Amino acid sequence: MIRILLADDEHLIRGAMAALLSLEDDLDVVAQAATGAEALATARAVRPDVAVIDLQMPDLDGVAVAQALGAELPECGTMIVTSHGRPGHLKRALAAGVRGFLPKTVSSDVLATVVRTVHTGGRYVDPALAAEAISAGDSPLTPREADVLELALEGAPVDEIARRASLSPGTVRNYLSSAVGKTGASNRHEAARFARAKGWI
Amino acid sequence: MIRILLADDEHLIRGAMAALLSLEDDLDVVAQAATGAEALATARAVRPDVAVIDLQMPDLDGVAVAQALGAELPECGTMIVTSHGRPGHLKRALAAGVRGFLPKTVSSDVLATVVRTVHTGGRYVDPALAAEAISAGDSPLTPREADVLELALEGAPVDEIARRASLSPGTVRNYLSSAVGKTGASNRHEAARFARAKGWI
DNA sequence: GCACCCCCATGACATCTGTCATGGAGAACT
DNA sequence: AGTTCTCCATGACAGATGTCATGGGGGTGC
Repeated sequence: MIRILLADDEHLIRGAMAALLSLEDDLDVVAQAATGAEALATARAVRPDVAVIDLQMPDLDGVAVAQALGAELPECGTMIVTSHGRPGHLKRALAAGVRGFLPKTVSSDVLATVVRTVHTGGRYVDPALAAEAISAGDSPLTPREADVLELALEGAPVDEIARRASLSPGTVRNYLSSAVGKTGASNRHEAARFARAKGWI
Repeated sequence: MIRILLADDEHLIRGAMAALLSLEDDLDVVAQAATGAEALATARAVRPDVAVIDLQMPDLDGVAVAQALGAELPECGTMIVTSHGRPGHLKRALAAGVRGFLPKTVSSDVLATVVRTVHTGGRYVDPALAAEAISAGDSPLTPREADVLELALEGAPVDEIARRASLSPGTVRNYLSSAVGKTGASNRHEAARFARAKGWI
């Protein structure tokens, strides 16, 4: 019997997934959590075999939870399910030791199968998401460029970005300019959106 | 027996919701759809009593489907479930004749209850979302300002917005400036983000 | 009719941004 | 030791943007 921890902030979905997984004879949902912190605390208490974690949650996101889980409970396989699969998430997740990565568009059969795969030490990444991640390529941005672009995402003016990044406004403009060139965008906002879509920031 | 049409692009969630709803004796999920267009086509064929529709779907969004459904099948109650409830959506949905509006964070009990409420002609809006919508207030933007701001959302330069809106660049800048003033933002990108958060665009 | 709004436009001005040239400090590699 | 890269910074300039004044056309309400 595979003991599963389910973490998702959407009650409806979490309950529903639990119902589906429990239909399988060899799967048992032993705990549920609605936030990242709750998921961690619960995992420490029940020590599940597999943790199925939603990517976006109120406090810690799925990747952060996976990271902590990998350090504390190495015997627990971690997999992530998500609604909006952006390429960068997949990369970060794999780096955090996640062994399964699925969009919520898959059927419950696939979900159950992947739970089993992860439990036996295997890996599974949704083919479509993998293809996207590959086509997105590696980030051409330097770390600072990425930092600055991330701050630019919210539409802040240069001066504020400079303050927040502890840089001079001139330097910020240089990085932004460079990032705009690398992304082929026509201004920093477009560049920021592009980089976000690619998962670079 | 209440006959339900379920539309959601996420297989996992749709299947799971179907499973949950089917546990209720008086509810019967008679059809499912993965896109807005499919939902409409299916609704025409099976004529359900209640349509439970996800807000964000690949083609038509939930509100568009609800609108069409209200016109074609007035006897069919429409309700919307959503992951990210932005205030504007709720307003648009109610205007489109939707009688139930829920976040996916509710429990399955509530979902079932609301399905019954909608079926008997009642209305139900999640209290938290309603409060948000009220606190967001009405849009202070004129229709054109909203149009222009929406185009600005993607970070396009003024000239492109002008082309897309068939306005002169000067006029676009005036609207943008006015919108920036009304939102209290320090530039149009911030204004656009703000307006989007409030559901004004 | 008149006041009041929204729509659309133009011109002028100050400021903000994007781009480029330049340069120094420090790390990594040959 | 030299090359090359990133990181940080400054200055200068063109072009984009934000702001304001101004004005005509059209609709609504009193």
